[in-house]
Amino acid sequence: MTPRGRPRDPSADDRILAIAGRILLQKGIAELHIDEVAAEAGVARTTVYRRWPTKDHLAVAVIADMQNEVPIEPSDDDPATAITEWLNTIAAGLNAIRHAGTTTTIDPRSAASVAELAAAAARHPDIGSQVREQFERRHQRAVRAIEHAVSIGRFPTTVDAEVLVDQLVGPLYYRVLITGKPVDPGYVDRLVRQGLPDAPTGKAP
Amino acid sequence: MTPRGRPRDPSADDRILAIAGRILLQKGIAELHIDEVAAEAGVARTTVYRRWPTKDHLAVAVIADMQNEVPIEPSDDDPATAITEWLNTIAAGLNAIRHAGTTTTIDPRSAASVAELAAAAARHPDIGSQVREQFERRHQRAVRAIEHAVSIGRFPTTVDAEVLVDQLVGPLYYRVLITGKPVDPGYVDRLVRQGLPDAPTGKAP
Amino acid sequence: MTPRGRPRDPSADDRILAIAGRILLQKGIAELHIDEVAAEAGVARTTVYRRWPTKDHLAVAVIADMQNEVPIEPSDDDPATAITEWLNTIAAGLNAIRHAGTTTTIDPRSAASVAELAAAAARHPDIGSQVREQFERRHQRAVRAIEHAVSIGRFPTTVDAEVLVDQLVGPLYYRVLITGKPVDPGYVDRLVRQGLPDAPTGKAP
Amino acid sequence: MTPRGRPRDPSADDRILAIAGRILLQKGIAELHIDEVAAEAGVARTTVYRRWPTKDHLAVAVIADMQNEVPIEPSDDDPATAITEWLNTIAAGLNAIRHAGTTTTIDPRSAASVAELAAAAARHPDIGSQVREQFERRHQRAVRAIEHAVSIGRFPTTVDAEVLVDQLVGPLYYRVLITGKPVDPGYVDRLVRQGLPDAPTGKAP
DNA sequence: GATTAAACGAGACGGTACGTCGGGTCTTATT
DNA sequence: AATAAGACCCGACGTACCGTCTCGTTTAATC
Repeated sequence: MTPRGRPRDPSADDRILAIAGRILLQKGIAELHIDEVAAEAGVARTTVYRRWPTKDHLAVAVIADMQNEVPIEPSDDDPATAITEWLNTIAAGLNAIRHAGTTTTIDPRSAASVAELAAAAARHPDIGSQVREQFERRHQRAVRAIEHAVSIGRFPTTVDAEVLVDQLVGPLYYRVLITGKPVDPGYVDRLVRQGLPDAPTGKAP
Repeated sequence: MTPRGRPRDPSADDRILAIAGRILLQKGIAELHIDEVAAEAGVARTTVYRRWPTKDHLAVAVIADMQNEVPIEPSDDDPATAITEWLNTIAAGLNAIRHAGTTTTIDPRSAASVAELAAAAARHPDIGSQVREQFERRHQRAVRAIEHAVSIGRFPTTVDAEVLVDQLVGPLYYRVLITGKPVDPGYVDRLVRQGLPDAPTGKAP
Repeated sequence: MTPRGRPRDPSADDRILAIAGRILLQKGIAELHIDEVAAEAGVARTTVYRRWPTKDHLAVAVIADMQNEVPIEPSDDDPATAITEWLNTIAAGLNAIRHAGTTTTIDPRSAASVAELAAAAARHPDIGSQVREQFERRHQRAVRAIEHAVSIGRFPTTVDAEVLVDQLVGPLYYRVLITGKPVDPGYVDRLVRQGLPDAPTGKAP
Repeated sequence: MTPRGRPRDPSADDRILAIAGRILLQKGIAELHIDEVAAEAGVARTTVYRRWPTKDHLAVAVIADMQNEVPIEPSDDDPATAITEWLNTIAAGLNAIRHAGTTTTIDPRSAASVAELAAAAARHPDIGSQVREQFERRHQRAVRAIEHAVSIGRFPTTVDAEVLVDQLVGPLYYRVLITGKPVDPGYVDRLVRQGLPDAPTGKAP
């Protein structure tokens, strides 16, 4: 079926997301106003609403758009290195949100962004499932990578991959959302060092 | 100096907190309206505002009121048992929030409550520090308990207590806030089994 | 020069006018939406706009289409009879509008249609003059008929024909638009009986 | 019952009505925007909506406020004089509306104001009945005055007072709303001269 | 017992964003 | 060149909720 009618302006999507992203990062969801976004994107308010029915939907789209698809694949290389890199990317994403403001110190607005995203997800069922799906995909990729590492003998077979991923990623969010403590490469190192199990010993005779 | 004038009605505080608590748990902060709270508490709106200057302040007071002070103390008993119990209490708290609604299934509003609390904390510096302080106290108690266990030889001295606590508690919040997966005793067991290090191997003959 | 390209669908005009007429009578101009008209007429919105540049223009076209050209001609017959008939036709037109709805009782939407037509006429100069021209033609025909009746001695020469017509027609609109009272044959009779002057007396020797 | 809570600012009503009146007269209901009224009245938009739930309600209130209560009382003086004066006041009211703009010539916006008032009345049943009630009162006063004149022998007993009033007032509205012709003292004179019946002749035996 | 000062109930108020609605224009492919 | 479809711009609407304000009305503690 051929599309009928005037086609949507694809550049509008980009402009809206870009503007909304900037505002969201700088000022949080509370200060993200559709009027402002539309105006700065050079677009009518209705054009925004045609694409995202709600401010929350827009915000989530922005965040999703921002979430760099963190790649982690089953590999025969050293798993610790890959995992560290992976975690650092996630942390960087959280810090991007967090440090988007002007201050370099711990920016409370960081929490706001992530937390309000979660809140928005909670308010709208459709958003919730979308967001959870996205995180689930990421989660499963990590799980598979770890299981592969187990299968090639880099981790003991007793590893609970699912929980392990939670214990690596969870603390990042916990710090950002709840305790407000920093999440930096040094912390990631501590996470990995303590979280990852040692390689199975018994390979000697 | 003795106070003059009509004294505050202490029962008002209780009623307001109770109503606000119920609403907050059932519907999240977004649906928590001062008007509604006041009306249901049989109180004028001013009476609410006189006590808590802001909706956010009220919400935080409610949450703080709800936070069961989870006790964990340095002890010579088996640390794994104590920690499991402690985690289960926290999880129960999160689930209390989560299951406050009518449905027994995973209630997305759980995220709303916790996340929006975090968001509120981010909006108001004073709330933020108060909340963080509270969590910090809890955190530090757990850290001390673990360090004690190390000192009496139940855990290896290489343990990074701070990170360990993050890896035990963080996944709970991560699941509730981000992935929406269940947080139950079974999960806590897996957390503990994998998170806690083995006791130092008997170096005696 | 022969027109090129696809010719206009003449049936579209009819369908649009019909639908628009029905809606206009039933719900007034405020509820007359181009989208709805187009949809019900099985036509694209552009097709409507190509024919009538404005909702008001369409509405006026509809009304004009509806306005039964009320005939009244100079005649040597009894003028009272002719005038009564003429007024009843006008009244019937107003009542057609008025009773277009479902209820038989006095329908306030009647006023809406006529009044909003007047309002539309006021908004668009071109519509205004068109509408006024139409009414002026009708008015003048009546005036000439009355003047003829005077000239053949059916009415005294003192009659102010212009004002007389106003006093016969005006009350109809006044009732429909302002006071909302009924306009029926009985009322028309009263209008005529009181409004028309007696024949000149001097026929005696 | 004593009024409770903060009392309404009565001056707000006045200011709002004044501003709205000015705008309504100058630009018609279509250009009457609540935002503008509120801003110019130095009042929040909500304050306007608290008093009049709709733009239409406000407009009607304005018109009603403007409708100088035209006094006409049963009297033993010459009824023609009283009626002429009465009609001139009404005409002046219509002309006030009509000539509120800058031009002195026939201002099509006049029709707009009155017509749209009628339209608004038609859209909202509550407004409709209110408006009709007001006009009914005026109408009845005139009817009673005329009946009194009949009773003291100034008019023949055959007069249909109700219709007579319609034939005096109706043309004014008819001209303003439909034909757009002028309504001035000269026209009122013609109306009266032709509309009013002569005094009963035969009082001699 | 009168006074006084603060809490209280009620509700108006200023402010701000929201999401909706409808009008009229523009763009694309189709007939 | 008309048509169907639908995106687009624009601007007003009425709603909702926040937090403040201003009344008149209690309610103790103090004089």
